[in-house]
Amino acid sequence: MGQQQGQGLKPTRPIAIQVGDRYYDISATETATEADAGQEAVPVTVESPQGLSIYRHSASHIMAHAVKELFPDAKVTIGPATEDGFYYDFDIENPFTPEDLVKIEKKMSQIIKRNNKFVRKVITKDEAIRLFRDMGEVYKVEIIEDIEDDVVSLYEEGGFVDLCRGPHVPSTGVIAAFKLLKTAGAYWRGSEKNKMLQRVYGTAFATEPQLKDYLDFLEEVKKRDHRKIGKELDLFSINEEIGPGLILWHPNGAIIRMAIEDFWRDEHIKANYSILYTPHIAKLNLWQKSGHLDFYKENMYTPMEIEGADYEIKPMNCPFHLAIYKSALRSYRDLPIRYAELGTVYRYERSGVLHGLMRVRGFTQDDAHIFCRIDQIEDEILNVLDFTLFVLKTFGFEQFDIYLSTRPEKFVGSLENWDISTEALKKALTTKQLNYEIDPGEGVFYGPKIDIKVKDSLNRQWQCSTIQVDFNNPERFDITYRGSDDLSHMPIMIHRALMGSLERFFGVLIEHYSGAFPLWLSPVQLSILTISERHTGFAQELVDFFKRDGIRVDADFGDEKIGYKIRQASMKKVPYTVLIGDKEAQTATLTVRKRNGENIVFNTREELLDFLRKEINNKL
RNA sequence: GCCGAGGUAGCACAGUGGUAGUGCAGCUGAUUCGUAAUCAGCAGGUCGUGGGUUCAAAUCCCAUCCUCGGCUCCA
Repeated sequence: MGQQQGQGLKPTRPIAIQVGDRYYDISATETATEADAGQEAVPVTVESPQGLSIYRHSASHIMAHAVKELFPDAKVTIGPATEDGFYYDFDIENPFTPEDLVKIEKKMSQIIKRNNKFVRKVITKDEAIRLFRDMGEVYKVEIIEDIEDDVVSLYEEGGFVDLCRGPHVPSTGVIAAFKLLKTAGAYWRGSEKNKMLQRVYGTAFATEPQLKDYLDFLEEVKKRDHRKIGKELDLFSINEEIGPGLILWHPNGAIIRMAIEDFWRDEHIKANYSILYTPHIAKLNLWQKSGHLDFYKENMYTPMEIEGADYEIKPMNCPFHLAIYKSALRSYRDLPIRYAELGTVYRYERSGVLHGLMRVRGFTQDDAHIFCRIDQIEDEILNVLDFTLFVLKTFGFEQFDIYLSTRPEKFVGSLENWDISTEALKKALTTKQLNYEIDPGEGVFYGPKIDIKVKDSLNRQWQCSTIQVDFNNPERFDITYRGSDDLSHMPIMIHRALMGSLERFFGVLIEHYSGAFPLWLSPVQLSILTISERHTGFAQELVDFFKRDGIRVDADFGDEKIGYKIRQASMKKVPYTVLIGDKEAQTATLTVRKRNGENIVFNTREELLDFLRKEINNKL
């Protein structure tokens, strides 16, 4: 439950000011004018993203204050605003319990009621170090020591002093709606080498209804959890005896996977890819050659010995595709060569990070490697982009966030090639009129890449597709083609995955559709239900009719009432249900109940079949 | 891996030292019914696993496996 407190605030009331691209306390006009002489101070309200972030940061201070009042031994560390709330990390002997969370929340409400003013103070570094050392706040001392300025700022509110850059809302009473969400362990400065701190997550909004909307959203996320729906619809399971992070695809999940794979294969063949199959293990030396043993070792399993040679279960498909490329002499006329494989790979993921279908240890990539000349790279990228968006749109994703990652500090390949291919990626994105963000220096060491994240029906981002240029593997495997000049040249290699991993993509689909898959993916497409026993014969005839044409039909001729059968079909999220009673047996007319309860009438069974076929073929 | 919370029937959960329970699902029988749950009966569990404490352990202790929330947001 959200806490009701404080005086609240009018949405239009400023909580801070902005001068240029800097933010200041509302009270600190002098500071602002000093630093940014001549520029106008613009009021910032909680309506703006920056305003909300300031507001939440203030809430995190109030939380730290509450914790210090309740647990004087706790040492404070950092407490930033996050994308959808805030957190604060504490070094404390006993981790917080859920009851502690309630206590902290109550204490925060009291502090908010007190409406203490946030007061900014600037002191020298030395003074600050002394101050926090005397308070026993060793983490703050450590932070101050790393600060380069000679002076640091403090914020005080009702006797609670914290090192903070600010700005803050004018007073604690401004916080109108907040809620503490969960506790978690978190390493000091995010490093496992450091001490484990106790983190408290919370969120704050300008108004109670906004907070409620957010909490409702969290509920909806829970309802759509692919692990929950996966169980309800009997799609997949993970079995302790088999191993964590290893997916068992049940019949219902497998049928969906087959539909996805069939679509994938058909479209790849249309797009001039060659489909490959490669083994699941290979000699360890292969991974030495590919460099995976050097830079990917922590994700690889320990090798197994077969007749004196070490073999390794594959974490990647590329070396196999390279081997197939190398199996013959290639001419410039052969390029581009496009190899695609639904390749199952196994990667070690630490037990704590495994998560349903989203983070697993064995998964199937919809992998492809394109070998081309440098002058073909732009066209290829263009094709891949088109192809990717087509595939993603087919699965009902309409919105994408695209990121271009450029050359990192450590890299292989020539500067020239980096420049040409980075430009090619950019140009392809521009040609397609796609908005993208540049992640400078975030490319993989072997080449620049484009990542495409889809937005699902809850507006959450999921990384699926990736398109990566690779200068490393062609060199390591010494692949070549014979040019028109009769000389040997090295082709460029492009890795790409559209869905990423089938497991993960399936998980995203489950949550995106909330288990109500479109017809072409639904495990059961048509459910035929009888009103009473005497309709069984006619109903069976219909079942056979639709099955003959490849429709996935489910029948319930049991002696339950029709309401019960409809409920069963509804809960399984079957797209279409046909009820068979006297009316149908006599007139040939079929009334079809859609998932949303609407009815559609068909004059003949052929008409219904035609309707279903169309919807399946159009993948709607 | 680390911190915390969990693991009880196919599923969802209750049970904190004294004979393992509820609902749904399953099975059997009755019912033959028109748009989200018909009624009754029956069956189902070495309480994650291994060890320990105790007259007695789902319950307390230790170990271990698995699941869940986090561990990138830097005053």
